[in-house]
Amino acid sequence: MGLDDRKLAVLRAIVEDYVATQEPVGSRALVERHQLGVSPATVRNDMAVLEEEGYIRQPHTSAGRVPTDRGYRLFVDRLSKVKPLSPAERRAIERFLVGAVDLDDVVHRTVRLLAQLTRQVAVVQYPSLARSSVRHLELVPISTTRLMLVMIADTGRVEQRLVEMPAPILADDVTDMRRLVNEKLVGTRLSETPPLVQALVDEASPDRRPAMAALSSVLLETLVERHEERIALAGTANLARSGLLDFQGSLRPILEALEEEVVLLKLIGEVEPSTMRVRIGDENEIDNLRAASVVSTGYGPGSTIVGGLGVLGPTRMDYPGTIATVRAVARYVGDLLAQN
Amino acid sequence: MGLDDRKLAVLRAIVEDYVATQEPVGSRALVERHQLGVSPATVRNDMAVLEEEGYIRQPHTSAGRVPTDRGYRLFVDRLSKVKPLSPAERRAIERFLVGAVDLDDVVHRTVRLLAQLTRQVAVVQYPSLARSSVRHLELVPISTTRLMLVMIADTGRVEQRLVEMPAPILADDVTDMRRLVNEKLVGTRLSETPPLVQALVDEASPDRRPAMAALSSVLLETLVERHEERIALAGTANLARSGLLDFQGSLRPILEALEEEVVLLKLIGEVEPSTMRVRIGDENEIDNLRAASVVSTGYGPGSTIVGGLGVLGPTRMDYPGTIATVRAVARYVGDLLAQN
DNA sequence: TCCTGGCACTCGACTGTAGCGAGTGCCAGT
DNA sequence: ACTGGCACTCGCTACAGTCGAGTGCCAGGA
Repeated sequence: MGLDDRKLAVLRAIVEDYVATQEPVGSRALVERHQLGVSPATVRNDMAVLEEEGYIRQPHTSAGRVPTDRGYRLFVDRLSKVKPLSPAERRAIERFLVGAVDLDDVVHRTVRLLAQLTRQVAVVQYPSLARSSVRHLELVPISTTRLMLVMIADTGRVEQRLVEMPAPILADDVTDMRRLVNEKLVGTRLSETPPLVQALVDEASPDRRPAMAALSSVLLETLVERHEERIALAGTANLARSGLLDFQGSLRPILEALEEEVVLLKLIGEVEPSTMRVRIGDENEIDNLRAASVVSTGYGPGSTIVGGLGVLGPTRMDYPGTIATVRAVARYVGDLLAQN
Repeated sequence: MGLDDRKLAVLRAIVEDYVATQEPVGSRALVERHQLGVSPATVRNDMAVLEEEGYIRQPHTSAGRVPTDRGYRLFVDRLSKVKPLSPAERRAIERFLVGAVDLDDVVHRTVRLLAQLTRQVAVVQYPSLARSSVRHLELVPISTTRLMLVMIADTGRVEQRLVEMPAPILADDVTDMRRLVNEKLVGTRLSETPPLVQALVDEASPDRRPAMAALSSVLLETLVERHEERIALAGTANLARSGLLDFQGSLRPILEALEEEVVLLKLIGEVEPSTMRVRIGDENEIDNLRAASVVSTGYGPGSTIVGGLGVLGPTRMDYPGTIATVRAVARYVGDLLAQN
């Protein structure tokens, strides 16, 4: 239970060395590389305690020690200071994000930037519709019985859906419906729209009601209920970088998990007031990712949060550096969104 | 040079066995599993010839034979019949694609379907803008100096771009411009628009010209010139399936290549009149993919082609089955698009 | 009480040797 | 032109031996 300062220092040293070298670290190497001021034998005693407490373990009897998930957890909670970004990194961020013209563009650039800076897999969620409000709704006739509904959100997101009309519809009717939905819905948060949409149907004149009902059901079902979240992913090649030593030999489960949008959303989408979220190995709810760690946070203009972003890598990752990078990128993106 | 029928049969047997077992195949095993009607010794002589001609090779001196890229090439060109799809596969295709509501939806379902059926990496290009024509253009005011341009193509693709206005603009002006661009551009192929767009600017009244110029430059630059192609990808987890025996040990180069949209476009985007394209190992122009094979084809409503789709896998793949699946899926998708 | 040097021990990694077996190339015979 | 036989090659596996990094423990000293 009692972990004195030196034992903590030993744990920190083990984590740092292991992250750097990727090899089990022994007592001799430890005292050589760090100024611990004690002999290897002493370190060994400390290690024995740390192992008993579950912070480190031995791959085999006569090998060095390796941090456990619990060890990493202690490390990030109490032993690491957030590393300030290097000027080069700051410049890279600015260079990358300046010149983005489009929301799509911003998201794409961000995800590639994150992957490149952290050398890991990066995930960026598009601004969540549930957290957006309506800026404009457009109805475009495609044929006599088909409309295209285009929704532009204040976050810059644009979504389009086909709406099948129950009966042929006139240009005037379209104009009218366009005016109505815009009057009622522009400015409202998407999560608050359902009653308003219902009211639109109820108030429509009887001959327009079927058309309005079709429109509203598309609005409700596809935009509000299963609020279509979108996700961008980059850097999967980084998984294969450090050989197969991490991820216990097989990339398959990881790649499988990354193909499921639902999983990705779970990873970075559950945005909480907390600023930064680190899930280490077993702490991940998804089985396939029990050999990986995820660092994620929310982003948005000002202090509001409209979506999540983060990176995924081996449990053996540079937590301080990764956390710093993720935080910095999230801030830059937030600022960028605020400019609109 | 002279490859008589039996030698070809031997090559076919080698390819089939190697694809099935993933192990070098020897002369004894070959006569046992296939009815060749000759002795192992005879087969050995044939193998020696095939090896001399570069169709097969020995991993090491006393191992069985493995097909070379050239051997696979001969196999697909002259030795394989396209395998008819199983009813189960046909059903899977229908089940998967029925119920797609959206172009996005169609593309997503298609790429997942392809990945699942072939158990390889699937790539689907969105209908190319260059091959689309304009169905409708919409201008939506975002602020006094910003418009959003939404273009709907006949293929169902929807693209939006922000347009910065050089000066504040009135609602009437927007209405006017919307009418003008629609009058002139609807129905034209995107590749033919540049002169028409230029004409729009020239013919605009002097006070409207700056605004029209801004609009037209966005149209030309982002939609026509660098005709934004979009790509969907699925099944990367399949790369890690058969261990690391394929792809000579490292997935990294493959994953890297798959992250580059440009590369993906090269893979499946160069649509030719030819119906089906198979590139085997070295035949790939991209270095990172010299250990992989790509099977691709074009798709579109009726006999026109609007985009490409295909799969990527190890050179050791089931070519007849893969080709059949890719072709069938492409046809289904084409039919689906034709219904709009 | 805590730290240290010393020592015996463990065990993985590496090396070298030997036997096995799948597979080949070649050749003489039919 | 095909076949059976035979010597040969060479990767794979098992086994034994050595090396060395690393540990746990203990007795002695601050």
